[in-house]
Amino acid sequence: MAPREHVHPALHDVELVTVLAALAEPTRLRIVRMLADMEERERAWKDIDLPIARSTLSHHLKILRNAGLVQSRTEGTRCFVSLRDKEMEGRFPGLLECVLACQDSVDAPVAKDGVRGDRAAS
Amino acid sequence: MAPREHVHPALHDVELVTVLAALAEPTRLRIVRMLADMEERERAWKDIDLPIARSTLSHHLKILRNAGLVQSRTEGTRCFVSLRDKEMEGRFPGLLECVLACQDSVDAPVAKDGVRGDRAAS
DNA sequence: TTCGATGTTCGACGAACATCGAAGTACGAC
DNA sequence: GTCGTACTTCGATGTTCGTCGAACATCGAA
Repeated sequence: MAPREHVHPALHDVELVTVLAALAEPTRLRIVRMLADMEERERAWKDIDLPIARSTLSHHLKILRNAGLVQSRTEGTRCFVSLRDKEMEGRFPGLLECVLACQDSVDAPVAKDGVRGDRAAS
Repeated sequence: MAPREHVHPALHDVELVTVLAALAEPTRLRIVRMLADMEERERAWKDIDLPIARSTLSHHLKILRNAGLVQSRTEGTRCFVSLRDKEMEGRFPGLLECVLACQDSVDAPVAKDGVRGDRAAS
């Protein structure tokens, strides 16, 4: 089904646990990182190249969409995916930002300390 | 089995996905919040009062421990749980802080169940 | 030593999840 | 119209997860 238009939740309806669960899966986290690491901030569905079936990709994107993390724009039969980072920043300040900043593995070079100082929750 | 001593992972061995998965469960997130909302930063196992079986609580604490989020100290047959927030800040800067800061939104005031808002566009 | 209290581990269960291929639907092109 | 492309949904399958009660291990006290 080439979707007419996807449904995107209002961010204030999205719960924190939903977002965390969406991010807590390697493939999905990879998709989010991929979307964040682009200048264009928009990626053609077709060009999302991962070693999974297309139906599986569709499934993961739906979960990310329901978590408010990504949005899909339809153009003809194609669709383009992008991060809702600005809105996420409004709803869960700092969350996406620091998840993306976190180097996932031991081999990663240590980021300069004091990266985060912008938010005061103390 | 009252454990002699618990095993805690070195934080640089902990992956981001593990932490997110640990936090992506209501009960566990509640435990983490509970631990964060204390002055003493340490809670007696016995005093963790949740509507779940003790074996389930033990299970959740193990997951939180493996994710590097909490640590358990043994004193005789009792044990005390506390957050590893300082270390987490070093490993995943800002993460725990902003997860704790995030209001889980609509359900914040009263926890009377039944309020499931799927609808958007309020 | 025996007993009681405290947590942990062990099955076991149903629910939820990740995955796939196949079928379906919408659109553009011909 | 028919055909092909693009994505989604369906159905099936195997795995992981949250939950419980029961059994177990460890310690302090009687």
